[in-house]
Amino acid sequence: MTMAFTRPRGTRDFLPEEMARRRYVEGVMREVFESFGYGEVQTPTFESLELITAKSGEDIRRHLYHFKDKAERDLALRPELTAPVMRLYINELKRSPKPVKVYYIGNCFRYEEPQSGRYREFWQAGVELIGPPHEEAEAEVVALAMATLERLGLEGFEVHIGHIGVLRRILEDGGVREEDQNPVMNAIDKGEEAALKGLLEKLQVPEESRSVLLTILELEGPSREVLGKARALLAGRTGVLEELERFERVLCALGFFGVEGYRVDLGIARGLDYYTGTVFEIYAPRLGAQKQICGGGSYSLTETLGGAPVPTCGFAFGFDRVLLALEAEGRKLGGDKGPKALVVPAGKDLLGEAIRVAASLRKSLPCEVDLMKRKLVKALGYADSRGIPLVVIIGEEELAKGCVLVRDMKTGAQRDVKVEDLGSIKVHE
RNA sequence: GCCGGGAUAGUUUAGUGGUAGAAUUGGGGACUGUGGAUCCCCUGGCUCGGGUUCGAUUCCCGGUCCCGGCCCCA
Repeated sequence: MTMAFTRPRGTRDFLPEEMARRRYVEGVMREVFESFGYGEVQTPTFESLELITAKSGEDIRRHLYHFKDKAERDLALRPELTAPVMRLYINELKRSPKPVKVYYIGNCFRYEEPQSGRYREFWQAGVELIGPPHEEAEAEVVALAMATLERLGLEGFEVHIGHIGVLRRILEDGGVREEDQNPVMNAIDKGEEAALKGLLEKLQVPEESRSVLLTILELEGPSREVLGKARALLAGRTGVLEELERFERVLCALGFFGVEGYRVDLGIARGLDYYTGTVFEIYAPRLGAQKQICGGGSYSLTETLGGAPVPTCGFAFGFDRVLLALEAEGRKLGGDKGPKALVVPAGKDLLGEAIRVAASLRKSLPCEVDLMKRKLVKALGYADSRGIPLVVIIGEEELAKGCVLVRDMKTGAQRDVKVEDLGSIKVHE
Protein backbone atom coordinates (compact mmCIF):
# COMPACT_ATOMS: atom_id res chain seq x y z
CA MET A 1 0.00 0.00 0.00
CA THR A 2 1.28 3.47 -0.75
CA MET A 3 1.76 5.86 2.11
CA ALA A 4 -1.56 7.35 3.13
CA PHE A 5 -2.09 11.08 3.35
CA THR A 6 -1.96 12.68 6.74
CA ARG A 7 -3.61 15.75 8.14
CA PRO A 8 -1.78 19.05 7.81
CA ARG A 9 0.12 19.84 10.98
CA GLY A 10 -1.92 21.44 13.71
CA THR A 11 -5.30 20.37 12.29
CA ARG A 12 -7.65 17.73 13.64
CA ASP A 13 -10.21 15.20 12.46
CA PHE A 14 -13.35 15.00 14.55
CA LEU A 15 -15.04 11.62 14.92
CA PRO A 16 -18.79 11.22 15.46
CA GLU A 17 -18.49 10.95 19.23
CA GLU A 18 -16.49 14.15 19.53
CA MET A 19 -18.65 15.99 17.02
CA ALA A 20 -21.67 15.19 19.17
CA ARG A 21 -19.93 16.89 22.11
CA ARG A 22 -18.89 19.88 20.01
CA ARG A 23 -22.38 20.34 18.60
CA TYR A 24 -23.84 20.13 22.06
CA VAL A 25 -21.55 22.88 23.37
CA GLU A 26 -22.25 24.98 20.28
CA GLY A 27 -25.96 24.49 20.88
CA VAL A 28 -25.75 25.72 24.46
CA MET A 29 -23.69 28.74 23.40
CA ARG A 30 -26.21 29.63 20.67
CA GLU A 31 -29.06 29.30 23.12
CA VAL A 32 -27.46 31.59 25.70
CA PHE A 33 -26.33 34.17 23.11
CA GLU A 34 -29.80 34.23 21.59
CA SER A 35 -31.40 34.56 25.00
CA PHE A 36 -29.58 37.92 25.25
CA GLY A 37 -30.86 38.96 21.83
CA TYR A 38 -27.83 38.19 19.65
CA GLY A 39 -28.29 36.81 16.13
CA GLU A 40 -25.88 34.51 14.33
CA VAL A 41 -23.73 35.69 11.42
CA GLN A 42 -21.17 33.97 9.26
CA THR A 43 -18.35 35.53 7.28
CA PRO A 44 -15.93 34.09 4.70
CA THR A 45 -13.10 31.85 5.79
CA PHE A 46 -10.65 34.15 4.02
CA GLU A 47 -10.57 37.90 3.73
CA SER A 48 -8.33 40.50 2.15
CA LEU A 49 -4.93 40.60 3.79
CA GLU A 50 -5.38 44.28 4.39
CA LEU A 51 -8.51 43.84 6.48
CA ILE A 52 -6.83 41.21 8.61
CA THR A 53 -3.69 43.22 9.24
CA ALA A 54 -5.46 46.50 9.94
CA LYS A 55 -4.74 47.32 13.55
CA SER A 56 -4.26 43.75 14.65
CA GLY A 57 -0.62 44.17 15.53
CA GLU A 58 2.66 42.84 14.23
CA ASP A 59 2.32 39.63 16.12
CA ILE A 60 -0.81 38.42 14.38
CA ARG A 61 0.73 39.26 11.03
CA ARG A 62 3.65 36.93 11.63
CA HIS A 63 1.29 34.04 12.23
CA LEU A 64 -0.97 34.49 9.22
CA TYR A 65 -1.81 32.01 6.53
CA HIS A 66 -1.68 34.32 3.54
CA PHE A 67 -1.66 33.72 -0.19
CA LYS A 68 -2.35 35.30 -3.54
CA ASP A 69 -5.26 34.12 -5.63
CA LYS A 70 -5.10 33.75 -9.42
CA ALA A 71 -5.84 37.42 -9.90
CA GLU A 72 -2.94 38.31 -7.60
CA ARG A 73 -5.17 39.46 -4.76
CA ASP A 74 -3.55 39.25 -1.33
CA LEU A 75 -5.76 37.15 0.89
CA ALA A 76 -5.47 35.60 4.33
CA LEU A 77 -7.26 32.93 6.32
CA ARG A 78 -8.93 34.71 9.22
CA PRO A 79 -6.92 34.52 12.46
CA GLU A 80 -9.88 35.79 14.49
CA LEU A 81 -13.40 37.00 13.85
CA THR A 82 -13.76 40.48 15.28
CA ALA A 83 -12.35 42.30 12.25
CA PRO A 84 -14.38 40.27 9.70
CA VAL A 85 -17.56 40.79 11.70
CA MET A 86 -16.88 44.53 11.92
CA ARG A 87 -16.39 44.55 8.15
CA LEU A 88 -19.73 42.79 7.81
CA TYR A 89 -21.29 45.39 10.08
CA ILE A 90 -19.95 48.26 7.99
CA ASN A 91 -20.95 46.58 4.72
CA GLU A 92 -24.39 45.33 5.67
CA LEU A 93 -25.64 46.46 9.05
CA LYS A 94 -24.55 50.03 9.74
CA ARG A 95 -28.04 51.36 9.09
CA SER A 96 -29.74 48.75 11.25
CA PRO A 97 -31.57 49.82 14.40
CA LYS A 98 -29.17 50.04 17.33
CA PRO A 99 -28.00 48.12 19.15
CA VAL A 100 -26.70 45.63 16.61
CA LYS A 101 -26.05 42.34 18.41
CA VAL A 102 -24.40 39.51 16.52
CA TYR A 103 -22.65 36.28 17.37
CA TYR A 104 -20.53 33.81 15.47
CA ILE A 105 -19.00 30.37 15.75
CA GLY A 106 -16.28 29.72 13.22
CA ASN A 107 -12.86 28.31 12.50
CA CYS A 108 -9.77 30.49 12.59
CA PHE A 109 -6.21 29.89 11.45
CA ARG A 110 -2.86 30.84 12.88
CA TYR A 111 0.52 29.51 11.87
CA GLU A 112 1.99 28.67 15.26
CA GLU A 113 3.67 25.69 16.83
CA PRO A 114 0.93 23.32 17.93
CA GLN A 115 0.80 22.10 21.51
CA SER A 116 -1.87 21.17 23.97
CA GLY A 117 -4.83 23.52 23.57
CA ARG A 118 -3.27 25.22 20.57
CA TYR A 119 -3.90 24.29 16.98
CA ARG A 120 -3.34 25.87 13.61
CA GLU A 121 -7.03 25.55 12.90
CA PHE A 122 -9.16 26.31 15.91
CA TRP A 123 -12.65 27.56 16.61
CA GLN A 124 -13.86 30.78 18.15
CA ALA A 125 -17.34 31.53 19.40
CA GLY A 126 -18.10 35.11 20.30
CA VAL A 127 -20.39 38.12 20.23
CA GLU A 128 -20.13 41.75 19.19
CA LEU A 129 -22.37 44.45 20.63
CA ILE A 130 -22.49 47.60 18.49
CA GLY A 131 -24.09 50.92 19.30
CA PRO A 132 -24.68 51.60 22.99
CA PRO A 133 -22.13 54.12 24.29
CA HIS A 134 -22.83 53.19 27.89
CA GLU A 135 -20.97 51.20 30.51
CA GLU A 136 -23.89 48.80 30.83
CA ALA A 137 -23.08 47.46 27.35
CA GLU A 138 -19.54 46.54 28.36
CA ALA A 139 -20.93 44.93 31.48
CA GLU A 140 -23.40 42.94 29.41
CA VAL A 141 -20.77 41.19 27.34
CA VAL A 142 -18.82 40.22 30.45
CA ALA A 143 -22.01 38.94 32.05
CA LEU A 144 -22.91 37.05 28.88
CA ALA A 145 -19.54 35.31 28.72
CA MET A 146 -19.88 34.24 32.33
CA ALA A 147 -23.52 33.15 31.92
CA THR A 148 -22.48 30.97 29.00
CA LEU A 149 -19.79 29.17 30.99
CA GLU A 150 -22.18 28.72 33.88
CA ARG A 151 -24.84 27.23 31.61
CA LEU A 152 -22.24 24.82 30.29
CA GLY A 153 -21.55 23.77 33.84
CA LEU A 154 -17.93 24.89 33.96
CA GLU A 155 -16.88 25.38 37.54
CA GLY A 156 -13.21 26.26 37.65
CA PHE A 157 -12.92 29.55 35.82
CA GLU A 158 -11.53 32.94 36.82
CA VAL A 159 -12.58 36.27 35.38
CA HIS A 160 -10.07 39.11 35.32
CA ILE A 161 -11.29 42.56 34.34
CA GLY A 162 -9.17 45.59 33.59
CA HIS A 163 -9.42 48.91 31.79
CA ILE A 164 -7.13 49.97 29.00
CA GLY A 165 -8.64 53.45 28.95
CA VAL A 166 -6.97 54.13 32.27
CA LEU A 167 -3.58 53.02 30.97
CA ARG A 168 -3.89 54.89 27.70
CA ARG A 169 -4.89 58.06 29.50
CA ILE A 170 -1.86 57.90 31.76
CA LEU A 171 0.32 57.62 28.68
CA GLU A 172 -1.52 60.40 26.95
CA ASP A 173 -0.99 62.68 29.93
CA GLY A 174 2.67 61.71 29.76
CA GLY A 175 2.79 63.00 26.19
CA VAL A 176 2.60 59.67 24.34
CA ARG A 177 0.61 59.86 21.11
CA GLU A 178 -1.87 57.12 20.23
CA GLU A 179 0.31 55.43 17.63
CA ASP A 180 3.14 55.20 20.15
CA GLN A 181 0.87 53.71 22.76
CA ASN A 182 0.40 50.36 21.02
CA PRO A 183 3.97 49.13 21.43
CA VAL A 184 3.73 50.07 25.09
CA MET A 185 0.45 48.18 25.47
CA ASN A 186 2.09 45.21 23.78
CA ALA A 187 4.98 45.23 26.20
CA ILE A 188 2.50 45.38 29.08
CA ASP A 189 0.49 42.51 27.64
CA LYS A 190 3.56 40.36 27.30
CA GLY A 191 4.73 41.23 30.78
CA GLU A 192 8.07 42.36 29.42
CA GLU A 193 9.13 44.72 32.16
CA ALA A 194 12.53 45.60 30.75
CA ALA A 195 11.14 46.35 27.29
CA LEU A 196 8.39 48.42 28.87
CA LYS A 197 10.80 50.54 30.88
CA GLY A 198 12.97 51.00 27.82
CA LEU A 199 10.04 52.20 25.77
CA LEU A 200 8.90 54.65 28.43
CA GLU A 201 12.39 56.07 28.50
CA LYS A 202 12.57 56.36 24.74
CA LEU A 203 9.22 58.14 24.62
CA GLN A 204 10.46 60.54 27.29
CA VAL A 205 7.58 59.85 29.60
CA PRO A 206 7.96 61.99 32.74
CA GLU A 207 9.24 60.10 35.77
CA GLU A 208 6.04 60.68 37.68
CA SER A 209 3.74 59.26 34.99
CA ARG A 210 6.10 56.37 34.59
CA SER A 211 5.95 55.34 38.22
CA VAL A 212 2.17 55.79 38.34
CA LEU A 213 1.83 53.49 35.34
CA LEU A 214 4.18 50.85 36.68
CA THR A 215 2.45 50.85 40.06
CA ILE A 216 -1.05 50.66 38.64
CA LEU A 217 -0.10 47.68 36.49
CA GLU A 218 0.61 45.74 39.64
CA LEU A 219 -2.86 46.30 41.07
CA GLU A 220 -4.80 43.04 41.08
CA GLY A 221 -7.43 41.69 43.42
CA PRO A 222 -11.02 42.13 44.61
CA SER A 223 -12.59 45.20 43.03
CA ARG A 224 -13.16 47.32 46.15
CA GLU A 225 -9.58 46.93 47.30
CA VAL A 226 -8.00 47.62 43.91
CA LEU A 227 -10.20 50.59 43.15
CA GLY A 228 -9.41 52.16 46.50
CA LYS A 229 -5.69 51.90 45.86
CA ALA A 230 -6.07 53.18 42.30
CA ARG A 231 -8.06 56.18 43.40
CA ALA A 232 -5.46 57.12 45.98
CA LEU A 233 -2.68 56.68 43.48
CA LEU A 234 -4.35 58.83 40.84
CA ALA A 235 -5.41 61.64 43.13
CA GLY A 236 -5.28 64.96 41.31
CA ARG A 237 -5.09 63.47 37.80
CA THR A 238 -8.55 64.40 36.65
CA GLY A 239 -8.31 62.91 33.16
CA VAL A 240 -7.22 59.52 34.39
CA LEU A 241 -9.72 59.61 37.22
CA GLU A 242 -12.48 60.12 34.67
CA GLU A 243 -11.42 56.90 32.98
CA LEU A 244 -11.30 55.16 36.31
CA GLU A 245 -14.82 56.33 37.02
CA ARG A 246 -15.97 54.93 33.69
CA PHE A 247 -14.47 51.63 34.76
CA GLU A 248 -16.18 51.81 38.13
CA ARG A 249 -19.52 52.34 36.40
CA VAL A 250 -18.88 49.17 34.38
CA LEU A 251 -18.21 47.22 37.56
CA CYS A 252 -21.28 48.72 39.16
CA ALA A 253 -23.37 47.66 36.15
CA LEU A 254 -22.00 44.15 36.50
CA GLY A 255 -23.82 44.09 39.81
CA PHE A 256 -27.13 44.59 37.98
CA PHE A 257 -26.37 41.48 35.96
CA GLY A 258 -25.79 39.61 39.19
CA VAL A 259 -22.13 39.12 38.37
CA GLU A 260 -19.63 38.77 41.17
CA GLY A 261 -16.53 36.83 42.05
CA TYR A 262 -14.34 38.44 39.39
CA ARG A 263 -10.98 40.02 40.02
CA VAL A 264 -9.91 43.46 38.94
CA ASP A 265 -6.57 43.44 37.19
CA LEU A 266 -5.32 46.73 35.80
CA GLY A 267 -2.36 45.00 34.19
CA ILE A 268 -4.49 43.40 31.45
CA ALA A 269 -3.63 44.95 28.11
CA ARG A 270 -4.66 42.31 25.49
CA GLY A 271 -2.58 41.41 22.48
CA LEU A 272 -4.58 43.19 19.81
CA ASP A 273 -4.16 46.89 19.15
CA TYR A 274 -7.78 47.82 18.83
CA TYR A 275 -8.90 47.62 22.46
CA THR A 276 -9.80 50.90 24.13
CA GLY A 277 -11.73 50.58 27.40
CA THR A 278 -12.81 47.66 29.53
CA VAL A 279 -10.89 44.47 28.80
CA PHE A 280 -11.34 41.05 30.34
CA GLU A 281 -9.92 37.58 30.20
CA ILE A 282 -11.26 34.30 31.52
CA TYR A 283 -8.98 31.48 32.55
CA ALA A 284 -9.51 27.80 33.21
CA PRO A 285 -6.48 27.22 35.45
CA ARG A 286 -6.48 23.44 35.05
CA LEU A 287 -5.61 23.79 31.37
CA GLY A 288 -2.10 24.91 32.28
CA ALA A 289 -0.10 26.84 29.71
CA GLN A 290 -3.06 27.43 27.39
CA LYS A 291 -5.52 28.33 30.10
CA GLN A 292 -7.09 31.42 28.57
CA ILE A 293 -10.51 30.40 27.30
CA CYS A 294 -11.98 33.83 26.61
CA GLY A 295 -10.87 37.35 25.87
CA GLY A 296 -12.73 40.53 25.09
CA GLY A 297 -13.59 44.10 25.88
CA SER A 298 -14.48 47.32 24.18
CA TYR A 299 -12.57 48.34 21.12
CA SER A 300 -12.41 50.76 18.27
CA LEU A 301 -12.14 49.25 14.83
CA THR A 302 -14.83 50.66 12.56
CA GLU A 303 -12.91 53.85 11.72
CA THR A 304 -9.84 51.83 10.82
CA LEU A 305 -11.98 49.78 8.46
CA GLY A 306 -13.43 52.81 6.76
CA GLY A 307 -16.67 53.13 8.70
CA ALA A 308 -18.06 55.74 11.03
CA PRO A 309 -17.01 55.60 14.69
CA VAL A 310 -19.41 53.65 16.83
CA PRO A 311 -19.05 52.16 20.31
CA THR A 312 -18.31 48.45 20.13
CA CYS A 313 -17.53 45.67 22.54
CA GLY A 314 -17.49 41.91 22.50
CA PHE A 315 -15.61 38.76 23.37
CA ALA A 316 -14.45 35.50 21.87
CA PHE A 317 -14.28 32.09 23.46
CA GLY A 318 -11.54 29.73 22.43
CA PHE A 319 -14.11 27.08 21.62
CA ASP A 320 -11.69 24.15 21.72
CA ARG A 321 -10.33 25.25 25.06
CA VAL A 322 -13.76 25.62 26.56
CA LEU A 323 -14.38 22.05 25.47
CA LEU A 324 -11.07 20.92 26.99
CA ALA A 325 -11.90 22.68 30.23
CA LEU A 326 -15.31 21.00 30.41
CA GLU A 327 -13.81 17.61 29.68
CA ALA A 328 -11.12 18.16 32.30
CA GLU A 329 -13.93 18.58 34.81
CA GLY A 330 -15.55 15.41 33.60
CA ARG A 331 -18.71 17.13 32.35
CA LYS A 332 -21.09 14.98 30.34
CA LEU A 333 -21.66 16.83 27.10
CA GLY A 334 -24.91 15.98 25.37
CA GLY A 335 -26.93 12.82 25.25
CA ASP A 336 -26.85 9.72 23.13
CA LYS A 337 -27.56 10.53 19.50
CA GLY A 338 -27.25 7.06 17.95
CA PRO A 339 -29.96 5.02 16.24
CA LYS A 340 -32.62 3.61 18.56
CA ALA A 341 -33.35 0.50 16.52
CA LEU A 342 -31.59 -1.87 14.16
CA VAL A 343 -33.77 -3.48 11.51
CA VAL A 344 -32.38 -6.91 10.68
CA PRO A 345 -33.51 -9.22 7.90
CA ALA A 346 -33.57 -12.86 9.05
CA GLY A 347 -32.38 -14.14 5.71
CA LYS A 348 -30.53 -12.47 2.86
CA ASP A 349 -33.53 -12.17 0.56
CA LEU A 350 -35.43 -10.17 3.19
CA LEU A 351 -33.14 -7.15 3.11
CA GLY A 352 -35.48 -5.35 0.72
CA GLU A 353 -38.36 -5.88 3.08
CA ALA A 354 -36.21 -4.69 6.00
CA ILE A 355 -35.39 -1.49 4.13
CA ARG A 356 -39.10 -0.89 3.55
CA VAL A 357 -39.92 -1.46 7.22
CA ALA A 358 -37.07 0.81 8.36
CA ALA A 359 -38.28 3.58 6.06
CA SER A 360 -41.65 3.62 7.80
CA LEU A 361 -40.24 3.11 11.29
CA ARG A 362 -37.90 6.07 10.71
CA LYS A 363 -40.87 8.43 10.75
CA SER A 364 -41.10 7.91 14.49
CA LEU A 365 -37.73 6.46 15.57
CA PRO A 366 -34.15 6.93 14.33
CA CYS A 367 -33.17 3.53 13.04
CA GLU A 368 -30.62 1.74 10.94
CA VAL A 369 -30.96 -1.21 8.57
CA ASP A 370 -28.36 -3.94 8.88
CA LEU A 371 -26.82 -3.82 5.42
CA MET A 372 -24.20 -6.52 5.95
CA LYS A 373 -26.37 -9.53 4.96
CA ARG A 374 -24.89 -11.30 7.94
CA LYS A 375 -26.21 -13.90 10.32
CA LEU A 376 -28.66 -12.89 12.98
CA VAL A 377 -26.09 -13.65 15.70
CA LYS A 378 -23.66 -11.20 14.17
CA ALA A 379 -26.31 -8.54 13.73
CA LEU A 380 -27.32 -8.83 17.37
CA GLY A 381 -23.69 -8.55 18.35
CA TYR A 382 -23.43 -5.41 16.28
CA ALA A 383 -26.51 -3.87 17.93
CA ASP A 384 -25.02 -4.72 21.28
CA SER A 385 -21.64 -3.18 20.58
CA ARG A 386 -23.25 -0.01 19.20
CA GLY A 387 -25.59 0.18 22.17
CA ILE A 388 -28.71 0.13 20.00
CA PRO A 389 -31.58 -0.64 22.39
CA LEU A 390 -34.07 -2.28 19.97
CA VAL A 391 -33.70 -4.83 17.21
CA VAL A 392 -36.51 -5.29 14.72
CA ILE A 393 -36.24 -8.72 13.13
CA ILE A 394 -37.83 -9.20 9.74
CA GLY A 395 -38.67 -12.90 9.32
CA GLU A 396 -40.77 -15.02 6.95
CA GLU A 397 -42.90 -16.38 9.77
CA GLU A 398 -43.91 -13.00 11.18
CA LEU A 399 -44.24 -11.41 7.76
CA ALA A 400 -46.84 -14.00 6.90
CA LYS A 401 -48.93 -12.58 9.75
CA GLY A 402 -48.18 -8.99 8.72
CA CYS A 403 -45.84 -8.63 11.70
CA VAL A 404 -42.22 -8.04 12.61
CA LEU A 405 -40.43 -9.20 15.75
CA VAL A 406 -39.29 -6.45 18.11
CA ARG A 407 -36.54 -7.39 20.58
CA ASP A 408 -35.54 -5.30 23.57
CA MET A 409 -31.79 -5.75 23.85
CA LYS A 410 -31.66 -4.94 27.52
CA THR A 411 -34.29 -7.36 28.80
CA GLY A 412 -34.27 -9.82 25.92
CA ALA A 413 -38.06 -9.57 25.74
CA GLN A 414 -39.55 -10.04 22.26
CA ARG A 415 -42.98 -9.51 20.81
CA ASP A 416 -44.71 -9.46 17.45
CA VAL A 417 -45.77 -6.04 16.24
CA LYS A 418 -48.05 -5.40 13.28
CA VAL A 419 -46.17 -3.53 10.56
CA GLU A 420 -48.77 -0.76 10.61
CA ASP A 421 -48.33 -0.35 14.38
CA LEU A 422 -44.57 0.27 14.21
CA GLY A 423 -45.14 3.96 14.75
CA SER A 424 -46.13 3.25 18.33
CA ILE A 425 -43.04 1.38 19.49
CA LYS A 426 -40.81 3.18 21.92
CA VAL A 427 -37.57 2.62 23.72
CA HIS A 428 -38.20 1.64 27.33
CA GLU A 429 -35.52 2.90 29.66
C1' G B 1 10.60 31.17 15.67
C1' C B 2 13.09 28.16 19.74
C1' C B 3 13.66 23.61 22.98
C1' G B 4 12.77 18.48 24.83
C1' G B 5 10.58 13.36 24.04
C1' G B 6 8.51 10.14 20.50
C1' A B 7 6.82 7.27 15.72
C1' U B 8 6.25 -1.08 14.64
C1' A B 9 -1.29 -3.73 11.95
C1' G B 10 -7.40 0.60 12.79
C1' U B 11 -5.90 0.61 18.38
C1' U B 12 -2.48 -0.94 22.51
C1' U B 13 2.17 -3.10 22.27
C1' A B 14 6.79 -7.15 21.94
C1' G B 15 11.21 -7.57 19.24
C1' U B 16 15.65 -7.98 15.96
C1' G B 17 22.03 -5.60 11.75
C1' G B 18 19.62 -11.24 8.08
C1' U B 19 12.52 -7.72 6.10
C1' A B 20 8.50 -9.06 12.45
C1' G B 21 5.16 -11.65 16.80
C1' A B 22 0.92 -10.74 20.40
C1' A B 23 -3.61 -8.68 22.27
C1' U B 24 -7.67 -6.12 20.61
C1' U B 25 -10.77 -4.21 16.61
C1' G B 26 -12.91 -5.49 11.78
C1' G B 27 -14.87 -9.58 8.18
C1' G B 28 -16.18 -14.84 7.84
C1' G B 29 -17.13 -19.69 10.08
C1' A B 30 -18.30 -23.55 14.08
C1' C B 31 -24.17 -22.16 15.26
C1' U B 32 -28.93 -23.07 7.85
C1' G B 33 -33.69 -17.29 12.67
C1' U B 34 -31.51 -14.93 18.50
C1' G B 35 -26.35 -10.76 21.44
C1' G B 36 -22.56 -9.67 25.33
C1' A B 37 -19.00 -16.54 26.05
C1' U B 38 -15.59 -20.07 23.59
C1' C B 39 -12.81 -21.97 19.44
C1' C B 40 -11.04 -21.60 14.24
C1' C B 41 -9.87 -18.87 9.70
C1' C B 42 -8.98 -14.24 7.07
C1' U B 43 -7.65 -8.99 6.46
C1' G B 44 -3.94 -5.80 8.26
C1' G B 45 2.27 -3.10 10.13
C1' C B 46 8.21 -1.54 10.76
C1' U B 47 6.77 7.32 9.23
C1' C B 48 9.48 9.20 4.71
C1' G B 49 14.28 10.35 2.23
C1' G B 50 19.49 9.88 2.35
C1' G B 51 24.03 7.64 4.55
C1' U B 52 26.98 3.41 6.74
C1' U B 53 26.64 -1.95 5.47
C1' C B 54 26.98 -7.82 1.57
C1' G B 55 22.29 -6.70 3.98
C1' A B 56 18.82 -1.35 7.83
C1' U B 57 12.52 -1.94 10.72
C1' U B 58 17.04 -1.86 13.92
C1' C B 59 22.89 2.37 13.66
C1' C B 60 23.75 7.79 11.83
C1' C B 61 21.78 12.44 9.46
C1' G B 62 17.68 15.13 7.57
C1' G B 63 12.33 15.77 6.53
C1' U B 64 7.30 14.85 8.06
C1' C B 65 3.90 14.03 11.80
C1' C B 66 2.57 13.30 17.12
C1' C B 67 3.05 14.65 22.48
C1' G B 68 4.78 18.45 25.67
C1' G B 69 7.37 23.17 27.09
C1' C B 70 9.05 28.50 25.81
C1' C B 71 7.26 32.76 23.14
C1' C B 72 2.50 34.29 22.06
C1' C B 73 -2.29 33.73 21.83
C1' A B 74 -7.94 31.42 21.89
